[in-house]
Amino acid sequence: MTRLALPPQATQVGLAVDIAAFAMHGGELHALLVQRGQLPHARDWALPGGFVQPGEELHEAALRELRTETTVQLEPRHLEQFYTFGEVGRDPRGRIVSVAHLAVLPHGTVSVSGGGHTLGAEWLSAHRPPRLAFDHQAILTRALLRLQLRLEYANLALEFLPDTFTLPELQTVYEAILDRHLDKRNFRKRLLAQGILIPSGERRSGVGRPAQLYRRAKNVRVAAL
Amino acid sequence: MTRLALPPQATQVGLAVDIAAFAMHGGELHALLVQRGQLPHARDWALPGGFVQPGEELHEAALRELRTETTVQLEPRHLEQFYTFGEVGRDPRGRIVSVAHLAVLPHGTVSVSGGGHTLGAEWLSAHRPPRLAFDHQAILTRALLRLQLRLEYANLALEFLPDTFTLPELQTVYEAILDRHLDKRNFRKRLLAQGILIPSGERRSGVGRPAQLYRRAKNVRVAAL
DNA sequence: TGAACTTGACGTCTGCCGGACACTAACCCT
DNA sequence: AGGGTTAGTGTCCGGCAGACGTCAAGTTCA
Repeated sequence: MTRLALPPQATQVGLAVDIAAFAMHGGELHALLVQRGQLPHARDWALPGGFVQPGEELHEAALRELRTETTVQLEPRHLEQFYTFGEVGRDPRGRIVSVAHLAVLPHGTVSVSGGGHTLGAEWLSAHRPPRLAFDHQAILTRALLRLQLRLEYANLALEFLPDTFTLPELQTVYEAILDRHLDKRNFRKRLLAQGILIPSGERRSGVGRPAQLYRRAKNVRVAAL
Repeated sequence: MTRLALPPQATQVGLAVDIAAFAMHGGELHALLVQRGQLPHARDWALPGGFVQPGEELHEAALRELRTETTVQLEPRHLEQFYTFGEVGRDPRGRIVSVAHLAVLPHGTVSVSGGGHTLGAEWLSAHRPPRLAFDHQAILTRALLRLQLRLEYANLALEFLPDTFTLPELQTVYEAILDRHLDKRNFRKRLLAQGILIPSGERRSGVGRPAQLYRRAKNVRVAAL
């Protein structure tokens, strides 16, 4: 295929990705936020993100930004584009279109620190975040909506947990994401009826009766849109 | 807010919109396709679309392209961004990122003709389209999926019909979009139970028993994602 | 060592919703 | 008047979600 020139009417814009990355810590849903080190919005909290480089795929850019802006050790268990924010005035530097991504990081992704141009990175409450730069509050809100949709639909909750987990732990993930309480018995019924969880040995959690450990069945895959 | 320069690492890419526009004709779901008049893919069928202009919002660009590439007289009844296609090799002219939109055009949007750089525009089968340029087949497939989702979820089916319509007509819309047959009695039960349809006078359709005409209730709004 | 505490595991009933299924009603045409 | 065509209607059944309280199996601490 011959390489053709871009036609003159092809508007050039800045292309960026932003990532709403979620993880569970202490029974709460957290989002990964960075503190900006540059203008505009210096010292404000923001979603990690940045410009796509030439020849770089969108999801690659998202992964790279995650790794350089924040020091996360683990690969995301799920990464999905969910909306594109392109409003004219959304960034004071000019026309910048951002393809927003939703990422799920597995359990154990604890220590993060700022890298690149950021002052720092932290896991902060996903449902009640601090004031965010640009239109990042809107992005985060939409990411949460999408996460909640995916939860019921595909089985994203499992991606938040280690390979083996207990049912009460799984329920905590659901409750943290949906931000409401669920009935214990109905939850077990529903989840076990799906037949994607297989039991193994036992385990004791500090106090109380030990819970059965489960592992996800091999064949289970996350459904696309 | 001071206007700041784009940082040097801000990759410039071509920003485009493509539109998968749907309408019903003769009980079949059709998509609006244009025949390209320029390289690449000259004379091939493609989705209407083009470059976003400076200072133009994404949805405005989608509307403009619909109007200039094809001569549709009516405003879309629904317009929604649903996915962004940015794969590096998707366009031989260079890095072009396209924000794909789903549009629903109302009944009566019949005559279309090519405008701008296109040789022509036609309504063609949405489920079995001809071979399409670029990655437009993938875009169309995803648009159909989204349309099917929205159908059950919001009430997009009503947007395909004139203000007043019969239940069998509405059922045809559902069947055309889902590409499968539905049971008459269950369909009526479901739809009427939602309480968003209000009856009015009668009507005779060429042959057979006349059907009740309905109108949508005032307060009904289409839900967002 | 045993009593108190903590947390896990379990089943029934009820209402709603979706799917299968066949006949009568109203109008047109000839 | 009769045949053709399409609109309109109700029941039964199975599955799913939600409400609800008690017993079981450990740990902790006096």
